[in-house]
Amino acid sequence: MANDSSYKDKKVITIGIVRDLTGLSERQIRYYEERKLIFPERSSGGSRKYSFADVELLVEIANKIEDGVQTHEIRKEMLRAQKKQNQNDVTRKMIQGQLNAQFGLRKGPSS
Amino acid sequence: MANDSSYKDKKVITIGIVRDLTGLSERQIRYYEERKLIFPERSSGGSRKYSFADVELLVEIANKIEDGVQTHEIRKEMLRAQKKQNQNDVTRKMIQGQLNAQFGLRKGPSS
DNA sequence: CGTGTAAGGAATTCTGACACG
DNA sequence: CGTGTAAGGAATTCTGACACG
Repeated sequence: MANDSSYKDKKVITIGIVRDLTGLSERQIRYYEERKLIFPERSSGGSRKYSFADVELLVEIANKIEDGVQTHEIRKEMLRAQKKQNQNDVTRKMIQGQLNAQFGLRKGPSS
Repeated sequence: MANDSSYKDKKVITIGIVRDLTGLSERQIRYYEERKLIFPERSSGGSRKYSFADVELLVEIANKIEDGVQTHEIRKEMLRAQKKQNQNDVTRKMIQGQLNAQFGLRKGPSS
């Protein structure tokens, strides 16, 4: 396994707690979602659920906005970073595939 | 620093999400608190807030109850484990203190 | 003992909109 | 553009109690 799916990325924090954790207003938090900067999940009843990673991202977003960066710019930055990450993933997988093809490899734990 | 205070122990999960995460009923979750097995924090408005560690503990508690162990027994087990842990901590600190007294030690980062 | 449930109230969250600028 | 706010409604949570066993 790569990284434990662990706690950081589980969406379990409601907006009120995110407010307390970040110091942002609920209005701000919802607005950043509207601008496609953050993507909470929803409970069955419709309440937003955030992860710790989301909480940290929200703080970064708020800092940039304080610095005068517009949400649209922030979004473009994020998309670029995302794209770069995806490309890295693809590259890594491709190289791994080549290695497997050349040398063969165990799939499960060596039994 | 010892261990990052990290995500596992931060009390940020409301009872409804704990219910979804554990499969337990809210009644059960509150009852285990009444029996002193679990200690959520409270939001300013009075809502319970749990950590991931709490969620895992709740599952363990529920398993023991399913096995016929009574809450009072579970509590005693937990207190014993707690006591042992405290003793380990004290011992470790005492030894560390002796080492410091004997050999002296830097307090901050070596500047 | 451990859990379900109905009861009434309070706190939480949601959406769409108006406001300022 | 980013944020505050009042509005009305729905979902969430809380406590104390009765019930079963």
